[in-house]
Amino acid sequence: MSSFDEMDAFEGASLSARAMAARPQPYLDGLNPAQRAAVEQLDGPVLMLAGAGTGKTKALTTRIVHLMVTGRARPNEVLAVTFTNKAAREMKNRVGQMLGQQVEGMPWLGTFHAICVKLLRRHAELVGLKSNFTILDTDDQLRLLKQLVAAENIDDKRWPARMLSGIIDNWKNRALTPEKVPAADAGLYNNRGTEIYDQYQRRLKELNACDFGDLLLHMVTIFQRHPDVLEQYQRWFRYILVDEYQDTNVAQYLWLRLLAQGHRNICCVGDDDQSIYGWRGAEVGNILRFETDFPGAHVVKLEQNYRSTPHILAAASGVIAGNEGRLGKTLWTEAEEGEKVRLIGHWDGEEEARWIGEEIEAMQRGTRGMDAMGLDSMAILVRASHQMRAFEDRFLTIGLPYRVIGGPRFYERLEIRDAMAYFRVVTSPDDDLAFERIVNTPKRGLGNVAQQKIQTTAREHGVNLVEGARILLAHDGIGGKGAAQLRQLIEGIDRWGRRAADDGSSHVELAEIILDESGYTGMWQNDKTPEAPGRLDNLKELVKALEQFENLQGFLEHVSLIMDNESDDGGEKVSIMTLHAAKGLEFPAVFLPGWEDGLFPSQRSMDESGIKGLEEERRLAYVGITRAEELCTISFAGNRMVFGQWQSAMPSRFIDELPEDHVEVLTPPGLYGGSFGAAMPKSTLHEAAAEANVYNSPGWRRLQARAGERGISQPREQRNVTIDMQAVSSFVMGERVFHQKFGYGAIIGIEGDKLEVDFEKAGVKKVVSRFLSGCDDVPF
DNA sequence: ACTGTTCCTCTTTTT
DNA sequence: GAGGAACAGT
Repeated sequence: MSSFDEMDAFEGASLSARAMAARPQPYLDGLNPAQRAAVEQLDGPVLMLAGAGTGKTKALTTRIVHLMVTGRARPNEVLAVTFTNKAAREMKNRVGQMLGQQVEGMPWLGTFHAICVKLLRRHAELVGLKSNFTILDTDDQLRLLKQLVAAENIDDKRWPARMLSGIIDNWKNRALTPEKVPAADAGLYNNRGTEIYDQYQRRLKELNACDFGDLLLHMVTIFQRHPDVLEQYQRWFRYILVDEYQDTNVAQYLWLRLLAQGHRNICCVGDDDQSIYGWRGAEVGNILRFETDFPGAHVVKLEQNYRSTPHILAAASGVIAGNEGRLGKTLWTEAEEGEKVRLIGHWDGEEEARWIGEEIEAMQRGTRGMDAMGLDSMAILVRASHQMRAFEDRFLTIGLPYRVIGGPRFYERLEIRDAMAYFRVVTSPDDDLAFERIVNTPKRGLGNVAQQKIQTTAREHGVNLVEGARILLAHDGIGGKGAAQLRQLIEGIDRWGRRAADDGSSHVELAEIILDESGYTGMWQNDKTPEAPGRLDNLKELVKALEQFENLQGFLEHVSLIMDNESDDGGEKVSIMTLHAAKGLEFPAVFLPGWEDGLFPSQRSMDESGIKGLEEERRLAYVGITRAEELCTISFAGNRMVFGQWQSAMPSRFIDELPEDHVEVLTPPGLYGGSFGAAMPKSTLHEAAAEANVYNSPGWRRLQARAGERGISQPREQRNVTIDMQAVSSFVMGERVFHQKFGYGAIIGIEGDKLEVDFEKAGVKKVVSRFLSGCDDVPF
């Protein structure tokens, strides 16, 4: 029972909590009736349905405080789970503030993943791991799968490892171990999916590693197979709170349900209208089913919105009303009416970016009777990250400061991952993936052949790669200059390992030594490319970050779980991010560009998940609009560069769903009075483009009519589309194909590179073959 | 073994 | 258009 010792170390905290129990409860005063009900209903299952901007975090944190103040639980007996580190941090801070810093901390407040790591370290042996297992990121995961796939002589072209990784993730999200994969899934990945999944899991154990999905999967397995362990935790966690419940997947749901069995003191907070992570396994069903799962549950709806103006709320409500099977909430607010949601159409993505840039500058100065607004108050929320580029390009040219949120993360950078691979090799010698990464970085003359030899030797002796290399060296199995360098590396690893084991020495120094002696720092110093100095800076930053940790291992664990990057380099900046990244945030002014069918709602979403996909997209629209406090501007472009090709599109169907009374249509700039139309050649493609005329959407026409008639011109012709009659099509008659815009269809005619396709929905069209993809292997 | 070239896929979304 | 993988050339 030693695992509970550290829990008892928080005894001191409970004293202060008990002392507070005698005091009145001023923290309840600032709550509205619904919030208060959600806070005070402490026992039994509670579902807090919290619409956007209704003070959910406030209610949640107050509830935690209330639990402690009333003496129901000590801080370390409360399990509070979030999805992001940011949410966890915020909650921790707010609880601390409310309690006046008297509580040391809540060890079990954190993300699903962070909490599961903590638990899994204690019980790792129950799933065949050692407690110092490493956590692989998606990169390592993919490399490992590639190796397995290659070993099976599977054609990676036809059956990409990436696809397999998606399938396995999907299984793990559904808490399916290899033996539990349903027969219906047996056909996946060319009938080999389950088999390779099993191999992959075995290999992970050999590497003493697990991937992200395993953190939860292993804990569910442990709880299911070891009732005694489960019981300990059921008793220990007297109260459970879950944030963003609508985002939980099956594994998380099972994990929670197992822990909540017994006392059933579980409070789930969420909003079915904001469920936007279905693609990574989230089940809206979890929240919709709550009352069935937990009979006698109290359901509290938080509907008073403290964030947005009535126009913005009405627009958002209008859109989300298109979804079926909602739990149903009606947001209301006491705020002033404010501005209507603004809608504007543009020629192309470039112009959209230009207009938004100018608009931002105007708002910064304060125009049209509106107060000047700081750049920090504005955000651009896009559907897909590639949309960001147009804005970055534009803002760079006009010198408008911006910040991309959720962009390339610090810890995903090449040099950081290399450095960390060195640390990993030193702290956990079984980590073959890390070793592979660094054997020949910097160049040590160990190419494919040498590395292959190391692999073979290791496999023959059943040892890890470091040992394999050692054996190989001892038998002079490796020739030339590589041998000396490899020997040097192995000696280095030994030396660093000894030092890491020595508690007396500083791990920060050790990190520097490793990077130095391995020649890694030197490699970048000798590099003349323009990125090199930046990479060296990053390495320095990495070493500095180490100071906050006790040892390398602690650091590595932190890094593998920290997926959000906070690079607060100060200064007023416009934020650019995806709609997904925007969830939970709010801004006085929000721009929502790219509302075009196919982009938003995303074609892929709809193809893969049909009506469910469309509904998730609609929730995404809802999330987007509700991020705005005062001003929300939606826009779309008739033409957009995608894949380096011009494509035209219709305005998003969501635009048609905006309630007219709450929308103001702005005059698009650059309506060139049809001057482009005159010069356009007649062709099939042109006709297709005209058909897709941006201004043909019913919603657009309606809104346009209200705003008064204006000259409307035609979109530019599609450019750069060449038809190569010489090219031989790789398609065959009758083959089932997929087209970005027309969907699925069958080939009924071939003329060189030009194909005649009978589309299921769009009818017979002539299409250039590179716009088509084969689809005899539909993934799901 | 390493470097430079071409060619191919790719675009959702991320803990 | 860009980044990665496969390939060919040194």
